Amino acid sequence: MPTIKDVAREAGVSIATVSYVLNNTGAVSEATRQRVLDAVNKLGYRPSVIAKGLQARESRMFGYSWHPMPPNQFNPILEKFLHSMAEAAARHDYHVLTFPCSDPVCEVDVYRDMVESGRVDGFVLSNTNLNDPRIRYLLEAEFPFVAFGRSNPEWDFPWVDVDGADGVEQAMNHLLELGHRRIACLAWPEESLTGQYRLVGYYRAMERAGLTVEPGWVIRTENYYQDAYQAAQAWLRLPPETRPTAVVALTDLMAIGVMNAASAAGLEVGRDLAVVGFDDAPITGYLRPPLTSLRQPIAEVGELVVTMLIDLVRGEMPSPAQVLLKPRLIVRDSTALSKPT
Amino acid sequence: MPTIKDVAREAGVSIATVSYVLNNTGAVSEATRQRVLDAVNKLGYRPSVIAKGLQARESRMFGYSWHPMPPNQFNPILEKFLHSMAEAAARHDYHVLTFPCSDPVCEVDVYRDMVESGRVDGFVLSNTNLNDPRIRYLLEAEFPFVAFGRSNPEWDFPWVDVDGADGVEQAMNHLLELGHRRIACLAWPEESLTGQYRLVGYYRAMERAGLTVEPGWVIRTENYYQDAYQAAQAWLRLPPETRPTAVVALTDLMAIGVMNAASAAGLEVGRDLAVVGFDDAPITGYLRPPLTSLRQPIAEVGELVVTMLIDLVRGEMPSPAQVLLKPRLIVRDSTALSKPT
DNA sequence: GGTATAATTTTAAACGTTTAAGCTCAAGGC
DNA sequence: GCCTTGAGCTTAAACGTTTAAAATTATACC
Repeated sequence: MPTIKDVAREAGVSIATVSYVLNNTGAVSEATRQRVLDAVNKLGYRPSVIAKGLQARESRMFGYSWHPMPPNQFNPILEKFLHSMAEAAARHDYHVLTFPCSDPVCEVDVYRDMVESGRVDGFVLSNTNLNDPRIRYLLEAEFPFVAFGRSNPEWDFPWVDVDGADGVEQAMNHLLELGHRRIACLAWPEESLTGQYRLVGYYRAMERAGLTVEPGWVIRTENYYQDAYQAAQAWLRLPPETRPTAVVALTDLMAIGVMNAASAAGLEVGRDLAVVGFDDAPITGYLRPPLTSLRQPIAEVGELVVTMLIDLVRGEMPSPAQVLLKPRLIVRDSTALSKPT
Repeated sequence: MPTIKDVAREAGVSIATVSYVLNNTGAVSEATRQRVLDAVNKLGYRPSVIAKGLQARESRMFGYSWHPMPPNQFNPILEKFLHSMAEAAARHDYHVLTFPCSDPVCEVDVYRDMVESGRVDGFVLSNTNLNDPRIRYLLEAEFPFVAFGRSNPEWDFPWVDVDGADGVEQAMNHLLELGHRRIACLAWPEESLTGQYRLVGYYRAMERAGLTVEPGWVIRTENYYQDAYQAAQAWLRLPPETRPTAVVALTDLMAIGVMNAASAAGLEVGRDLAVVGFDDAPITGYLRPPLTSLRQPIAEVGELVVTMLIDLVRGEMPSPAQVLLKPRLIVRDSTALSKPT
């Protein structure tokens, strides 16, 4: 691998001149400039990003970590998110470092390691929650990061999030327009901030429609198929006058559990029971019936998060520092054909 | 951020001594050693990986790139693969850099960039094919890489692959044991090496069972739902004596297309038509009926690929340099209940 | 006590960049 | 002709490590 010294020798100039030419800094005569450029081409020289990094005290890398899904669960956003981040980063000569984080106990230690060893210049966080220890640490360390997701309101940090409340409200309005009045919601445990936001949309829509939420309509479970399946069974056991005709589930996986439970109970999903999911996983369109779901603008989130982070490492607060994007309801047969009674 | 100089000053020694202590190289008295360690702790010092990298002429990063899936297709392996790679890498103080590669035309340029700028010490390739330009370039540049997947037989390079032929053969044997005799295969275009390997398993099993492959039983399509759907329709139009009672599809997505087409035609998948997929995507267990599929040992592949790459960057050829792992057939109701007639 | 040897520590160069500061020289003004 | 100016270029230090080689100190042996 040729170094800047080789280029300098080849062009008959000092290494400083080569550097000035390559960075378009400093005054260099056109003749010298050409000689340097020719030498660069002849030798196929590329500056070492490591050496540049040492000099500039930066790594030009952003760290991103995620919790692996339990078996039999899919991560509907990872691929798109990673790809859009990597693309946006590459446009500014940054790269994305993916690091593992299996054990939540030592999670912060892993982040600290990255920070203190200078591995990365910033982080992208996802799957944030209230009192997120990573955010607490990074804020305290004053280390640049942007989160996909919100956290404690009293913490001031840059984030991008998808408006779950608005999304669920869109789904609810769609169901209400179809004539549904008894609508259930399959939610997440109270600890989940994202789950809380989404649930807000449910309550808001019900209230606006002047409907009361009957006991049992909101069931909170973990994001497991089996839990969703059982929740649906519980709804189907309700007396006809309070039995839901539609369900909004906070994930596609949970929606699938509901669909399968309903089918197994002899109902025709889409006609007898409307179901809405969340995430619009690639699979949703191929389910029977195809599942209405809320699509998050993941590519946009990835792009935004990275451009904001680039602002941040340059020392400027991104503006706006908090961005709330709207999901889009993709209507399919799991709701479109429903006829509530 | 404290540097080695700060530690040296704090401990009252030279920076060389600090380095010797930290790397357990060179002879240092126990007393000095303790003083250095105390200083390290007191200051919270962590060596800069960039500076180390410059000195050692290495980045301790491995590059990995993948082609994003078209919309409505899922990548069943990315998450696990990335995670197992990152874990294995981290155990040896390496990290995984994910970089984007949207445009296949300039794909090699992106790899070359990474190589020449010293961004990475090696690559993990996936989705390899015959005459893969990346492999051609990396071999010529003598740059370390390990592939998940095979390529031209005359190219000698380290790879790990999942034995698709064996996998399909497992599926076929399972179907044959159930009594199926008219078995179709939904394959990939001829250009796909992986597709070819998998198809070999089909022909091998048919031959071993003494069955002739009727015209029309093997259909090659791209990995699209719609193509699979239409292929299934074509099979169902065949006269009863050659109409397949079972289908092996080369991906879960294609299997889903077949299942849905069969259902739409009034058949009960699992009873009237057995279907097998490939990849065992997380969704398979939740389909109706749950889909029998071939599970690739992705975590093992990721781990292996990285440990082999680490051997390689150390200058040793990994041994063995080519590893063929067997997939595992996960039997579910899409075949288990079939009663061929 | 002096010397050879071993143990410990330091010095200094190197890795490949950037960049502040200094040097050289031609041009222009007086 | 001398001084100033500025363009063009070089020198050298710095970034934070590692490590060969030199220097120092301690130990052992006679």
